[in-house]
Amino acid sequence: MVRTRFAPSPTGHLHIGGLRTAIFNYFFAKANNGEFILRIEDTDKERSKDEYTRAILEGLKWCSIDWDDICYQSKREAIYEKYLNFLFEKGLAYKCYCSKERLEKLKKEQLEKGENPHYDGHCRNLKEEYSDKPYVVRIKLPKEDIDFKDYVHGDMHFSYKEFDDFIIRRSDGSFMYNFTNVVDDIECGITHVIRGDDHLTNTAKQIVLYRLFEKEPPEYAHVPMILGEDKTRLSKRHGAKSVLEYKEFGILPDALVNYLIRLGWSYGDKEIFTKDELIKYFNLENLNKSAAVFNPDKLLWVNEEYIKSYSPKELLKYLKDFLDDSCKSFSDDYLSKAIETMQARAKTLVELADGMMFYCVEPKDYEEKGAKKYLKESVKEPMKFLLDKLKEADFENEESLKKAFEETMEKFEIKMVKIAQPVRIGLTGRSAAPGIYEMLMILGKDESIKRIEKVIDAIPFKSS
RNA sequence: GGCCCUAUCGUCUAGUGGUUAGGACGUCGGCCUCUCACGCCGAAAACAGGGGUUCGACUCCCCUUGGGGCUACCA
Repeated sequence: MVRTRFAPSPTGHLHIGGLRTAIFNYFFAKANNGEFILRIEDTDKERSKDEYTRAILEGLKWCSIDWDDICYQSKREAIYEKYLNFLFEKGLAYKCYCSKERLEKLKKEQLEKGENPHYDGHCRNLKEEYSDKPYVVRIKLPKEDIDFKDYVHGDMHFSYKEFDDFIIRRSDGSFMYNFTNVVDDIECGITHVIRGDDHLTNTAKQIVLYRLFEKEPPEYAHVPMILGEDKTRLSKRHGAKSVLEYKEFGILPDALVNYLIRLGWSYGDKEIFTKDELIKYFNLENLNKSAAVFNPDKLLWVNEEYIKSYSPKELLKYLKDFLDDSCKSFSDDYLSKAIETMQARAKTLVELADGMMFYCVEPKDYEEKGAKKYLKESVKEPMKFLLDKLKEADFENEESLKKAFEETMEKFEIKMVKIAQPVRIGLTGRSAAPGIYEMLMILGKDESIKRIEKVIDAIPFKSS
């Protein structure tokens, strides 16, 4: 069975790059009827924090990336100990008592000679043990080149000369990334490792460990990284962002997932995927090889597509966090109708919530520019006439409302825009809003009449 | 410095020896129209450069250049 994992270290919030890796692993597992494991790699006691672990879990949950199992490396010391003993017994690892000072000096000397800095094996064949001296554990690097196959990059080859007897356990007794990573992947039965291609060199080191453990390595897919607009590695200075910031910004989780999976992966010309489609179509073969630039504009477009495609009821669930308190007293049915008129007019939930505010609370003031342009003396009489007609109209019936407007236009020989805009400003305070009839029908007769009377009083508009 | 990865419109990408190099975002026009959007139609926009291989290269190979990564008692 296919088993994948996402293995973040809780040294920061879940960011876009991490989420994408999780998404790839999740959909690959689901596409193959497999399992997706979450592993918190918290072996770096200095930098790991519980709050980051919580944020990572929250981010994944928000995106509905559910894990079949979760484990924490900090609770698995005994297992690592077991694997370490195996290495000692086989004579494949050794204690190194070299001081940091000696190591630094060594590195400096090697650099000066134009050599690549490598540990010189000083303690490799040490006979005696010092119980009072701190030590790290190093592996004995075999003199064999390292080959592996990668789903996206093809055949990979590294010379053993590129590596040295690297450390697997620190002097404080904790274990290092490459070691725990391999042990856990073996223990969890991970079949496919999908991760950023910044790990390509680590993979070579990890393959060495698999050999020492006499285990078969999993299959690998090293996905290209995400870059910022200046084509450097995506980081905080590119304006973003932990995944949860996108939530606050009004991005729908499905939209974010959809956008991210298309960054480095494609399925012909298809842009929008449902979750079911992703489970059906996602594969490793269509992964791209080169790094991709993160494009906020396209994310916004995808989000817009999702907003348009959701039913108002679905959207309302996500929208509740963004709606003003004044909307709370309205029924879901009322709000749903309001949402429907705004769906094609918002790129984010923030915009959507803002744009439909007027359905819940009457405008405090009128947008200056629009009011100046449309609330002119010349429309005062037509507006009064329209108001009278609307008082007699049936607000449940669009045709009836239409008739009121048409009669007004006819009588005064004016165009629709001349009366529609003043009404729109009266209803919403703005010159850009949904269609007149739909707004009138949703607001209802009493509320509409009240707002129109108020705007007629404001004609001609005088800026304050 | 060493090693590794990588290179199609501004961006995301399709393309696997013979295509008018396709789609999407964005941009710019137009249509629709009560405003703003949506929608629809259209336009500009790319194979980094140089060598090979081949009857024929965006597609295969090499070099250059550009970009990225790794080179920790971080992950």
